[in-house]
Amino acid sequence: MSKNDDKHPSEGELEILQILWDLEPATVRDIHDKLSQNKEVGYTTTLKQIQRMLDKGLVSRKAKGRSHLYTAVVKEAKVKQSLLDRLLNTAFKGSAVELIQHALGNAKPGTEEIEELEKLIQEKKKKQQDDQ
Amino acid sequence: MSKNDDKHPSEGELEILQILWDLEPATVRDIHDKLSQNKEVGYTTTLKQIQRMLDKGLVSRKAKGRSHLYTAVVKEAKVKQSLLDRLLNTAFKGSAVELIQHALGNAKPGTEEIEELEKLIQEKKKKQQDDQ
DNA sequence: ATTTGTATACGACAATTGTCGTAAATAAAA
DNA sequence: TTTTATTTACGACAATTGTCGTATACAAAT
Repeated sequence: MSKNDDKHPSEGELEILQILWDLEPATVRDIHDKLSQNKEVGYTTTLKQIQRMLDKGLVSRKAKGRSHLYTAVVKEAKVKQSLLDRLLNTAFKGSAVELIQHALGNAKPGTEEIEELEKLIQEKKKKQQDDQ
Repeated sequence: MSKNDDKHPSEGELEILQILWDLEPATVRDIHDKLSQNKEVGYTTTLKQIQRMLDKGLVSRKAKGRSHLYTAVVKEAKVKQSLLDRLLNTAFKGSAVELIQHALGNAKPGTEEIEELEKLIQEKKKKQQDDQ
């Protein structure tokens, strides 16, 4: 029933979504300023990108004086999950464990993070046993 | 010194690389047959895709009778790592742990897999402690 | 030798994406 | 009120990608 075969946001769109999830509701100016901290890009480029995202329904907006306030329509968790799933399937043949091994390969988690991971694994273990 | 800011393979290229890593060296026919198991696509489409990958240096080939045998130039681990890194940075702000939580969220690892993960975490823990 | 089947090479096209430039509207400042 | 700055709306363009169709070449079968 739920159509989750929506297309994935492009790289550039994702950058903007990232920012929106943090700042929303935000003006194009807000977004562009934030974006400019990381890379050089013209204001109209950002604007155009956002307008296209509006067309696609990735974001919505409401007027605010002479400008607009934008809000992400697509939800952060959903998008992340979907990107992750795609990577999982295209690159790791669906093996979450393999993906995790790679992800952990380079990472240097701190003590708390390691504890979180341990907790996570324990939960999985439990669930797995209950499933038997 | 090492230029790893090569562009990422596209979705379609990745599918082909996936197959190559399994079958190489393989002919276009081989690749196309495998590809066709998952989605409907014309032979010349696959051919063209592979030719473009040849141009870009993603694959190499050598003649084999009237046809060619293709081999992936880019290495599986490198590509996966690089895709993972991108996802990590664009979507998870570099937090491997957050990514893993998401990855594990849906997954239902079996007993052995869980054990593997536990082992992995233990290693990380150890390394982390040594680092102190 | 003629026909038939494969492979390759090319060219074309539409959609998407990232990138701007320009024009028009309007608010703010002078 | 004239100028200046800020926003938005559009349109344009090149590169990339996925998709084929056609043309050529050549080996295999008839």
